[in-house]
Amino acid sequence: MLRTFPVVLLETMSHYTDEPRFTIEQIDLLQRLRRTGMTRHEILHALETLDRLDQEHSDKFGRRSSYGGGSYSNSTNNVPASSSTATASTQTQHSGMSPSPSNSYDTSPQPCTTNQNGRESNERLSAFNGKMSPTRYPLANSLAQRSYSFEASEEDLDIDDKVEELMRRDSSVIKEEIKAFLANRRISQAVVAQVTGISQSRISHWLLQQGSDLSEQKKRAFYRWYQLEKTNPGATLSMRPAPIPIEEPEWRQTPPPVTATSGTFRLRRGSRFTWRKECLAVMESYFNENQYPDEAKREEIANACNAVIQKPGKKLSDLERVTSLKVYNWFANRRKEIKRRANIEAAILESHGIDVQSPGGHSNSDDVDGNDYSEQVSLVPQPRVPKRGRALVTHERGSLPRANQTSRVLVLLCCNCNGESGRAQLPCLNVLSNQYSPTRICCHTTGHLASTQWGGGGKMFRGRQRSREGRRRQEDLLQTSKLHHSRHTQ
Amino acid sequence: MLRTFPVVLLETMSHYTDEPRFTIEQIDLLQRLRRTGMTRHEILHALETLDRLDQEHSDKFGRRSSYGGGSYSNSTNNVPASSSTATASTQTQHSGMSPSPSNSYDTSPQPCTTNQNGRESNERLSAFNGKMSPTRYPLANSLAQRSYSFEASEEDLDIDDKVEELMRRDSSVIKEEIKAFLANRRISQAVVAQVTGISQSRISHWLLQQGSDLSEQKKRAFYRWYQLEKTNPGATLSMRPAPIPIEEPEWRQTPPPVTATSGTFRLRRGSRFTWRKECLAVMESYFNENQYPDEAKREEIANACNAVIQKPGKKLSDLERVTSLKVYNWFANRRKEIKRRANIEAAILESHGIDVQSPGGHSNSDDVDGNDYSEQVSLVPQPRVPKRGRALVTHERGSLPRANQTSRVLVLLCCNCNGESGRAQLPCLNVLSNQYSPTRICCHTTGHLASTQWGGGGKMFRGRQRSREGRRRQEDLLQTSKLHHSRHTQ
DNA sequence: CTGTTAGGGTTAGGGTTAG
DNA sequence: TCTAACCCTAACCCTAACA
Repeated sequence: MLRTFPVVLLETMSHYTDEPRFTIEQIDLLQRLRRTGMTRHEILHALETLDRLDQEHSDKFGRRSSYGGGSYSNSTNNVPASSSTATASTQTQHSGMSPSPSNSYDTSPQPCTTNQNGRESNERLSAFNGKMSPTRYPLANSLAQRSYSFEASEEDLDIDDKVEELMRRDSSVIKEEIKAFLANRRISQAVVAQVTGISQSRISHWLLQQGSDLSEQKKRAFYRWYQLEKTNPGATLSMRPAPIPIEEPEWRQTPPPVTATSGTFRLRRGSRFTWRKECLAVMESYFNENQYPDEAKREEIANACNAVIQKPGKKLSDLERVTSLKVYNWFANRRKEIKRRANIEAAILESHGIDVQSPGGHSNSDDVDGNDYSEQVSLVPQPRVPKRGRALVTHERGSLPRANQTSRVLVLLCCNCNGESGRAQLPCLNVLSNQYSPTRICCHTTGHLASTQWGGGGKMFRGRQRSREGRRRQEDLLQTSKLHHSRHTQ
Repeated sequence: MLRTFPVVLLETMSHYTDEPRFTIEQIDLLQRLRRTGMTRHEILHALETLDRLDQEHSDKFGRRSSYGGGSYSNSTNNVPASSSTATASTQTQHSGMSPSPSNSYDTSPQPCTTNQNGRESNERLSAFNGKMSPTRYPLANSLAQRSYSFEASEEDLDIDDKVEELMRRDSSVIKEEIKAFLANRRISQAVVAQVTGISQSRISHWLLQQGSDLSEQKKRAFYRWYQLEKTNPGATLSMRPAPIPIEEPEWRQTPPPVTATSGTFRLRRGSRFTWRKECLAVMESYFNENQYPDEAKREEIANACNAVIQKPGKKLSDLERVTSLKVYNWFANRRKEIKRRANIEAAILESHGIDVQSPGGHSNSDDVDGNDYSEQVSLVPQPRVPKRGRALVTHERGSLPRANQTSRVLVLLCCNCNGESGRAQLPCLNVLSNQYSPTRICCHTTGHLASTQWGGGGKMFRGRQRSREGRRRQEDLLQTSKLHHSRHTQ
């Protein structure tokens, strides 16, 4: 069915062939279509009929009206237009499905009530979208297309107008607007990138107001996407990463069955890989040598590990086999771990008035506002790492430690918690002993994951705002945090 | 063969009969023994010879004579001792038997150079010890045994003396010492519990200086274990976690101490929260719906629970109040519980030749080389699910009948361990009565407890793991990081 | 601009501690 | 003994900085 729709388009758009991409509009339409409750079969049938009719009438009316004239599926494509209406009809259907509507943990809408409509349907459709995903915005063709095959519908017109309007406005303002939009709606740049065809990297760069502006074409595409998404929430984002929708409930329900069947294995919810000590030894040595192995090196390491654990007769199973990706993850986690520990330690020392000079300095000053911290934060590359392979030296690229406010916060925590006695610090240490940075700790201790940036409930701050807000937040949460620790049981 | 060893002991320890338990270590050793390729017959023969030699030598060499001196009438089991001494003589015999004597990674002595003396012999004997050391402390029998069959070796004497000395010292100090010891050596209480026969819970309690002191007997057993382990690293714990030995110089070295040494501290003081039936019912229903509620959902659940237990006039105390964090923990623990049970069940079925697909999927790695289990393990994916009807009947709390499951497991382990008698199963039961999943059990039995939280590494069952390599990223609709796919050199 | 990837975050599996 | 609460960490996600 995925293809059926394009077919319609292709008839008139030959150039579309080589790039089976779909525009956001298309996706949007398809989504709504489905939302109406039509089955694939029905849709197909409808399309065929449509197609036929189209040929017959194409000369007469180019309009969709003719489409609609087909009079099949009642609710269907008045599509672009009323997302609200379309959904409304289906809303009821789902509402009853489960006592608790959106429980698929991540799809679940955040407290934020934005776009309530369409939300649910997304869940159901996600699978569908997943397949569709080659949903890139055919930048090059977008312009041509629209002025071309489609008659502008009311909405289309609106969007176009709006896009143009945006184009005329001050982009810096719009950027902020968009940033806020993305943040509120929790739309990742990556998703936008996929949909618009602009690289995430570029988007990020642009939104940050840095460097050159986007090309007109790209900007238009972006704005267009923005408008569409704003007008029709969820239309273009059916493929958000998180949506572990559908079979969610089942899959783990009965531990075993699923696994085999549905290769669908989302997230890390399966069994977990565990490093063998032999491998760890190998990796450790490599790590000492260089904390930032490139792909080739990782591959080498992976092979080394496999060689070690390889048993004569047997072959390593996929699960056992060490891959470069695993190696990559390990190194990344390892670096973080080290850094974390270093920060903790530094924090402790500081809390005792011992000023820790952090070697690697840097400070990417990512705190927007206050720099109260920035200075001290100066980062602490790993005080302890040094002796080993002298790791930091190696980084080729952006090796400098970034946001280090962490350590600062830690101090804060310690101080607040209690402070002085050797013992007293422990609680803090414990709190910090996991990977969570202070921010997270707060989240964790308070609402537990409550504020996870993407998955959880609360909204988070992204990018730069995070630092400021985050900090304040931390303090607040700190209170509860303490509570939690000192007597979570009362 | 499993029985052979016990037999040796039984000869002299009649009262031992009723408690034919085996320590994990024993099991481990036995397993390894088998792995070396020795046949049961060979092993038996070797043991006999050993036994004979032992007797011969014991008379000649006065080392133990002291033992025989009858000065130990008081307490003790020479059991542990025996292993070390006896070995000496037989060393040669076994030396050739297994290619790699003590290298079974966990027995391998850590860098820790403590107790240099006795090291030599230990090293030479390690292999033997490794195998023999059924160093469990037959608590109940300790007294009698000791004065009885084996002659005490020098070491034994030392140990006894030391134990007595410890008994005289301030226990609180010793506790700290032991805590540090455990932390540094990363020996989990669970292991100690297994080896000493004292429950982990009791150990924990005692180490925390809480409540009453240990009974003299237990304390002695504990001290004795402590001494032995200190003197002869690995002697009692062939399953130490991380091989963090050598090159673990800095980073791991230090960090842990901070947290560990200073005492793993958790301010988990106060009375413990207990779920009310009503709440459990509520949660259960939510759980059936979705095992992974997000924060919002958890909050909802928490509220639902509170609503249920809320009493008209009163307000819920902090202790009573259900929070999303509590809900979170419950769900997490619940999932694990289910998985554990599923694994157990699978293990049982397997032990009966019923091929089962690993439920939750165990982790990859397993023990070093052992494949003892792997045999039973099949790689064939198969929706296990032994008719859920049987066990999964919903219970109040743990929907899965615990006892039932457990007892079944016994079968499995017992097959491997030794056997038949009802009593014989106990060890297994113990192992399983924990939250440990079969995986963990394997670790125990194979001797690597390596994956304990301390070390990080970890080995588990290696059995059938479903290959879901591909699934990993396939879900990744966005593929934001081509990182894993593309190969960029440098 | 785009492709990588460092480093901040997070989730959830495996395991442990302690009330 | 049972299990709530917590730790550790593999595998991801995300943004942004580099090349």
